[in-house]
Amino acid sequence: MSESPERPDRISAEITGAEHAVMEALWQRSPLTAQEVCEEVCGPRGWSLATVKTLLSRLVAKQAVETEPDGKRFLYSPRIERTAYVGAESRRLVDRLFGGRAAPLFAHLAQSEQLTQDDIAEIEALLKELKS
Amino acid sequence: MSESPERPDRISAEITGAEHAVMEALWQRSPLTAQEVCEEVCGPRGWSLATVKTLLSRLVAKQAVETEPDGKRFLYSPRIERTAYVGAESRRLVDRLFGGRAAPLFAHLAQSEQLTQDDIAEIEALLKELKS
DNA sequence: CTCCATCGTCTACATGCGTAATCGACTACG
DNA sequence: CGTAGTCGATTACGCATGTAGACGATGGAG
Repeated sequence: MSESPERPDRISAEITGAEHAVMEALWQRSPLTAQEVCEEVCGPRGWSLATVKTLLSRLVAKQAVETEPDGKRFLYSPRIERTAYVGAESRRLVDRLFGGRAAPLFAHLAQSEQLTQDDIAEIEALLKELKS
Repeated sequence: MSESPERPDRISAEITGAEHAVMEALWQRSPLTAQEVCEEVCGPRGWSLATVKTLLSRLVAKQAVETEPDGKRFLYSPRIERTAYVGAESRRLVDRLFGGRAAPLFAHLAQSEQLTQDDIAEIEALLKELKS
């Protein structure tokens, strides 16, 4: 993939923990109404619809979510890709804690026994790809 | 007054961004006085000594830092290990963004070109160790 | 013994975040 | 048409965070 002429996937502000839950719902399926987002997240997090509306507003303000009118209400869609968000967050962690090097992160995960056999196999396969 | 001995390897509360900078200074060298911590971090972050004092107090309250009297002042030392902190933070990221699986994180780092040849070699070596 | 430089603590205050009630606009039903 | 329900917007409020000044204790210089 090369650079597109236009990329709306720029994260203008931090997405907080609560907001992230909303983003996950939208990344899973979109566009959604506020009501539908609530159906996804209100239960697990014990939120009210009002809370979801607030979070959606803030995400729109942060340009992380865009709206599309649908009669009297809005349909919400992510404006940044999950991949971009995940990449930025990962990079932040690696920068902050591992001096920007990924290998130490990996070493850490390995040593803290957070890697399953499946993980290891998967990573091996990825390494093979990277080397070719 | 007599407090029971507590486990120093448990993070009781979240360490925030600003606090983290202070922790890094203490992980690098300790014990340090507030003044010395300030010499390490005030410049880069544009803080005043008062700010460092506040952060140290909050870290003490969070039991992330311990004090040792030295005349009229205190010497501050980390009460949690960097390794533990880094592990917890890494786990949080992996849980939040990758469903608790480390392999996808790795795949992401690989795909976003954040892995250097050195990283790859290092990780290969680690994998060999894990498999043996 | 006095005074001053420092020390940690207390207090402060703006902003951000989590959570939510309320309000004014609008639609759909009767 | 009017009324009830629903929508987004506005407002609220307590706690966390980033940043720092003010204050009282105190140890060391003279």
